[in-house]
Amino acid sequence: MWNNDQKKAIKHMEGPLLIVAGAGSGKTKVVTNRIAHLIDEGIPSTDILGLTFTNKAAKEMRDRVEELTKEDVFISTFHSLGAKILRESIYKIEYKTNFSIFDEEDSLRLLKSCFRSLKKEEKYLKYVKAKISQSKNNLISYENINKDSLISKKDFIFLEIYPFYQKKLKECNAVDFDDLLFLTALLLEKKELRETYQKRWSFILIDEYQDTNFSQYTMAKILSEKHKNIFVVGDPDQSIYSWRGARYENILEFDKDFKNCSIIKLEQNYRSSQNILLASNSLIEHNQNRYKKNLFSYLDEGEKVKIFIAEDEKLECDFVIKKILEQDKERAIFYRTNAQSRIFEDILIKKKIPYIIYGSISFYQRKEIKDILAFLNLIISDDDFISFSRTINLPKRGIGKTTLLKFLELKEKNNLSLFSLCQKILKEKNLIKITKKQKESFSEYLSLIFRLRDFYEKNKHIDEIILYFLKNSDYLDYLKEDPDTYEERKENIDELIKKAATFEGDLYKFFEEITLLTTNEVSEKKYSLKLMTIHNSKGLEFDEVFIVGMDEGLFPHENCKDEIEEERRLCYVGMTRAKKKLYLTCSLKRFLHGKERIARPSRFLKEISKKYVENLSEREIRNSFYVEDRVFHKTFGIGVVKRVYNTFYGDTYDVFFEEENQIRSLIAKYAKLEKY
DNA sequence: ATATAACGTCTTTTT
DNA sequence: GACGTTATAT
Ligand SMILES: Nc1ncnc2c1ncn2[C@@H]1O[C@H](COP(=O)(O)OP(=O)(O)OP(=O)(O)O)[C@@H](O)[C@H]1O
Repeated sequence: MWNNDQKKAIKHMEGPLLIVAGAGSGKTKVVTNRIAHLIDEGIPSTDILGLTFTNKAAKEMRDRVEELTKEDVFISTFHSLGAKILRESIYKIEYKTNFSIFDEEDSLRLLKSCFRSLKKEEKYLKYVKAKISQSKNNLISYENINKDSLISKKDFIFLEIYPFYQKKLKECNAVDFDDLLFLTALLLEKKELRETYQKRWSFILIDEYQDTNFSQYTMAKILSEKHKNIFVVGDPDQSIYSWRGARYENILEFDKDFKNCSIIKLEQNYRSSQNILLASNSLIEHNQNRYKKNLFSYLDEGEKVKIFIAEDEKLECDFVIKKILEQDKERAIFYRTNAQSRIFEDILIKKKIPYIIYGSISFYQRKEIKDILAFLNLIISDDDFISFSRTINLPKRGIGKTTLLKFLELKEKNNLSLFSLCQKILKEKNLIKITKKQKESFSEYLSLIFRLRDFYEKNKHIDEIILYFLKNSDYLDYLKEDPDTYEERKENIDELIKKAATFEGDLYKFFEEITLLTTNEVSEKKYSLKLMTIHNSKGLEFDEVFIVGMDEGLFPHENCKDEIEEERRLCYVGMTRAKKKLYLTCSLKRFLHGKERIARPSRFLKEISKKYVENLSEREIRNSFYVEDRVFHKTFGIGVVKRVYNTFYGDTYDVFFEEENQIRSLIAKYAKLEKY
């Protein structure tokens, strides 16, 4: 059943191998089976390292390998691998090995407090955050920044904040997501460690290689430098993470890094019907910057790709739901942005159709969960300002921004740990200006933390610590203040307790797992309908796929105008997930910033070759104006489109201008008409 | 100095 | 339509 190229890849033993292959050609399947083959050939499973980009992909591969071989192979994300290496060796760069991992929210809070401490304008927060992340992804530490190119005001702020932020992270005994790669790569550059880890895994396999960024690339390169048994698979057309530093060039330059590598191409698609595959190919061919591929399928022709142009969002949604109700199948709805899931959720709940959402806010990012974890974190950490500032005012104790800032300044001056300072404040009088009430509740808070610590000394069962916390604090009462959400939050807390009760490992491990695990497999039951962003759909496949919200401006997204090819790749990824049926929908009106606005079909709909498409709506697939659209022209004023037709010059409109009371013919390319 | 209510603002995508 | 910021009351 394998084709020859697949066979060659699976049987490959030593030396570097690159597989470049299109969607649905069996890349992931080949990686999995090659691992099984290595084990069959007598390679110890502990010598093998498999790397993926999402926890879900890692778990899936682990499960499939276990099915095939009954062995437990270390398959993880780059980030989890980083966490593992850092736990063992981070002390070499003066961190403690029991560090905690800050998620996106925590690091943003910390960065914000850095801005406040250094009195910087917070409007640059986002810029600096991106800049720090970018630097770490490119393995540039704050000592090594090339200052010459940084001349703007926001860059000066970045220059000041980056080292400060890094120092504060260390003070909190924490690393952020980017550090998991950045610090790991730095560690691996140290000779003695490098040699240790190079011996640890003698066969390395990487899936979705087109999405490696520089730090991941460096990790992979160093780890396999000695034995050169590196096996990577990827598809440049599916590179969709350039915004977080991914370079698909890594795949094209693989043969430079690993001389004499073997290269295998897989060109047969085993997933999609002819129509779906050819439609997808016809779209991706619009990318200029790309190597041509010859991807084919022997599967049935199947149905044409269905395009539906709805008059408004509600009708778009109704269309999808109606199709879903027709029969029970393995289905998914994809969208460009998380916010788009809302309308669908509303209807699905109303119609009692079971569904599951991937991504967006994961279980562990919910407020109530993070609050409790922050309290627990204070048991084992003495200087985590983020957990402290998160919990100090829960429930409200009248300690806000200003007091916290003063607190921080005092801490800086006295060079004390957080809790030493707390005790000092309670003992000595006029250290800090606080009211009697504030002081009382502050003391209450501290005593809660110390009681938790005492309890932890005697009892390390995480579920029991949480129960003890709930019993001894007013946290639940605080949640009851919002009765609408209380029930749900309480249920989530119960879920957390359940998780804690069955968890094997200490509190540190518990935190690590929870921070790195963004998806909660808790609810992974047999839901046939799945909702997710297209980014989240990578690597998956479904019988029927709906890609919704295909409006110009939403997909391709307004903010990605200069990354149009990546948007197109994203669309390609989404389309190629479908096995049997593919629906692409858009709406002519869309709610944006609280107002309903006119929207137009995405250019991608137009770019797909008509041969493979069936339009289910009355409307033509056009991403310009329709008859009766109101438009604005800067000389002629406001008008109404009366006729749309094609001339030698392309799309042409007859527009009736109110002011002049006459019709003018305008050529789309030249007349700069705007929607009005 | 904090808590709350009203106001204005701008939305990508993830580990 | 969520979010953060600012004005106002406490
Ligand atoms: N030789 C084969 N015979 C039959 N089915 C196959 C064969 N190879 C792969 N497949 C099937 O094709 C589908 C796609 O495989 P897989 O997910 O591994 O592809 P992929 O290249 O990783 O896809 P993508 O890059 O689009 O995520 C799977 O359902 C797989 O079982």
